[in-house]
Amino acid sequence: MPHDLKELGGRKAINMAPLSPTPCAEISDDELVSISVRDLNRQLKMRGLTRDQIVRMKQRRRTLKNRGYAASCRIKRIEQKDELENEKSQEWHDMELMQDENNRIREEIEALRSKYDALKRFATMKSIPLPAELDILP
Amino acid sequence: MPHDLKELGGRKAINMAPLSPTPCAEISDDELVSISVRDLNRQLKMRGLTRDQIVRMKQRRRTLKNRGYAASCRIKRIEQKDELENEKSQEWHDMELMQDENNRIREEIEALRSKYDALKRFATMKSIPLPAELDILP
DNA sequence: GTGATAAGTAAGCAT
DNA sequence: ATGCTTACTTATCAC
Repeated sequence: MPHDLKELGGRKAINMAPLSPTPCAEISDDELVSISVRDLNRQLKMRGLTRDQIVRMKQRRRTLKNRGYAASCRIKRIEQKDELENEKSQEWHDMELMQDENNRIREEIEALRSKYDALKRFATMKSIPLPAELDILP
Repeated sequence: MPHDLKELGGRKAINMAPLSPTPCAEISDDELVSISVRDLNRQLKMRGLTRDQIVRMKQRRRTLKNRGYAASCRIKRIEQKDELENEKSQEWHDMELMQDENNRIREEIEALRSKYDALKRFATMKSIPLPAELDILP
């Protein structure tokens, strides 16, 4: 574990230098990923790129896209994990509330029971016969 | 989403072909990762490898090690996720049990309360004065 | 082609 | 040197 608060491990975004050192002299990574296929093809025709250069350009685009997909995939994973953890602590909290209420009710029933008992003892003392359906209580 | 049960996406373990096509004519990937540094150095001296070959061999070893580390890192992540999910469903189950008990107790208290009520009505009907401390109940 | 994901590679940090 | 974690790359699968 890290002994201070620096973010630990992990490759820094250092290979983020443009995918091609010579971005075909014109198109930046940002442009290349955001441009539409139609516009890209138009641009490629405009400049006179060889078939090979076109193939490589398409591949570069794909790779850049993939870089983004990978990033969102990682973010998604982290979010799902956070979500799980939040749900867990929420349930833990609910559980505690319910436990408290449970105890409260338990005390209430105990108080009621002892009062009922006292009432019955009172009846017995005064020799008052209780109707059978009222003369219960475990 | 996959429309059948094939495992989805993902690179197959297909680049698992030996890291070097010519494993220096002798050492397999499996050997190279498991052997100790001492033994490896011994082996490298034994055969007469150039400094450059040695550096590459060391790098190959590091890469193979990294492959393993990455794998265990993924496994660990999956296990932690499973653990979270299991804890969550366990808590959900416990919650349900507690909810049930809560309802049970609530019914019990209601029964007791109505019985106490009946007892008091009985007393009133018979014109029996109750001691103040027993003449309660909301 | 686009998006997502698993496995693999490399960088950086901690021990 | 070893182990872990992250960003990146690639292969593959679904749509």
